[in-house]
Amino acid sequence: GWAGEGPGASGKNRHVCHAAARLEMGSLWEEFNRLGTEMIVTKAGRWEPERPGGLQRWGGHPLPTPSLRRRMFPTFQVKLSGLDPLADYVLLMDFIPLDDKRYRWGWGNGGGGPDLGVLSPSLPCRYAFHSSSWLAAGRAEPAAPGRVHFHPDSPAKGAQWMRQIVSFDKLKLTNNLLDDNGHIILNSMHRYQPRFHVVFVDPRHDSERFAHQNFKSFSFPETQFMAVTAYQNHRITQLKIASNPFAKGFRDGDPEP
Amino acid sequence: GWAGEGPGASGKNRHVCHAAARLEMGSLWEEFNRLGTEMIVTKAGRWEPERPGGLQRWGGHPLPTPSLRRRMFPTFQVKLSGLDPLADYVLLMDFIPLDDKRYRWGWGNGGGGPDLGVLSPSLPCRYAFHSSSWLAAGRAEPAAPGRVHFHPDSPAKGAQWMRQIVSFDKLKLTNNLLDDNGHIILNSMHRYQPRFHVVFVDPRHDSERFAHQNFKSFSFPETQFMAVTAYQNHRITQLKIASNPFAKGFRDGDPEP
DNA sequence: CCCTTTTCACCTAGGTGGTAAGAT
DNA sequence: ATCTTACCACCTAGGTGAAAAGGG
Repeated sequence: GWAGEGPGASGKNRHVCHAAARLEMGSLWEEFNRLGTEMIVTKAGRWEPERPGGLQRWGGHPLPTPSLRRRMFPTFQVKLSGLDPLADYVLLMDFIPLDDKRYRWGWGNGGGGPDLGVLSPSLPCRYAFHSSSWLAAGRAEPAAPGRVHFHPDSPAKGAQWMRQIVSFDKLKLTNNLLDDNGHIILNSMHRYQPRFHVVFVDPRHDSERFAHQNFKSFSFPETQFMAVTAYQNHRITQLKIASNPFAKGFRDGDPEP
Repeated sequence: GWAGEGPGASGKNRHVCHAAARLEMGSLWEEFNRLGTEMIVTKAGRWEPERPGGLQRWGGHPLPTPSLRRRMFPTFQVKLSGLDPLADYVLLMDFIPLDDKRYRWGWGNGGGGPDLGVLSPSLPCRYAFHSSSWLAAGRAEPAAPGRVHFHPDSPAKGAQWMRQIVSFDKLKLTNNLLDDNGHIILNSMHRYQPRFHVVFVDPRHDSERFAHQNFKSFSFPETQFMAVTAYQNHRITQLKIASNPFAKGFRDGDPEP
């Protein structure tokens, strides 16, 4: 549903104070969230394929460093309303740690010693599969550089943003702290909350003075996830295979189309 | 090389008067031009594939009407210089008829009557293959609606445009007069000259008054072509197959990589 | 007859999780 | 023992000309 109000809309510029965002594919997000959403993060770029004659550009663009870094699935996409059709806006996303813990997936006690892992109070015990579950396993790694992802159509008029669903399908995740492709850097085995920001492009000369009034932020709790380098919860794997068209090769039968 | 000056740079706004454009892949364009470049134009959209559950959007964007309409090959791409790095520019292309004739590909005289076809004076006789060649065959069809193609990154700063090669690889050609996808409409069997325009986005309130000063146009003669629905000159077909990566499936041996 | 449209196999390009090997 | 990486088969998505079919 429509949701996500930032910390009080008071004092906001009139160009953003009525902005609203509805999360798309909400039921799919909730289905994942009930199991404990996991998102793959990877480090390596795609192995540079053999280029005839050492060709490094094609179609006029430098060949993008082919990247195996992963998209999010489900894709974060919203339907916007309440923008000024004629004003310019920038849309962007960032990711904030949900807590200061790192996690592990297991049985709680791997061997002889006392069980140091505990289910985080913020993690419902349903985030489990058979006898395995997510267990807190110490303090979080130092936060990775807090990158943001600008929607590639930014800036654009409010009318353009409201015309159709806005999709962040170009957003990619990595665990490479030295990533130089502008991707979002996350720590594996840590939990994150995606955030979405609508920023009014203020044409006033001293617009910096009003920066705090010119944006509005949205947070959808059902989109929180655990960053992993390989899926841990087998139910998550199966739901990804069932719902992501690119994973169709791993489907067995012909259930719900 | 650097080329294409419009009709006199005098009276141009200082933001465009020093603009210069170098055609990329010039030797490939010239190789095609020596044979008489042909570009495919098509009418139909791609047959709408079966969508599970009637899905009409994916990744948040409405599924683009899948289109079989064809790109240009070679791709029109230029390297820009002389722009104001901090000013905004719009880049666009259009296509102007090279003459008022329609053409046919053949032997000049198909049967008993007198040969009405003549090689156009503007068509070098080398635009021929074996005994076939391009022959003028009457007056041109009424010109199709004169559409323009805006580079999708428009508008952007001069610095952005000059940073790397600007490619019009998204540009598509059609012979469908009723096309509603914004593609470039051309008449088959007619000759065209692509034009490239750099437009300074004038921030002045009464910028319309200066519209004629705020753009600069470039025309590269080696990019002229005949619009066709199927290739006529077999040498053109072979050069397309040899140089377009998407046609690799039709290559025979392993010549010049 | 000449031109156009449709359909097809074969590519490029790149997004999936599986799997086995590697790292700590 | 647990987490990470590299490589793979198998998909989606769509850009090619060939060849056959259609149309005036």
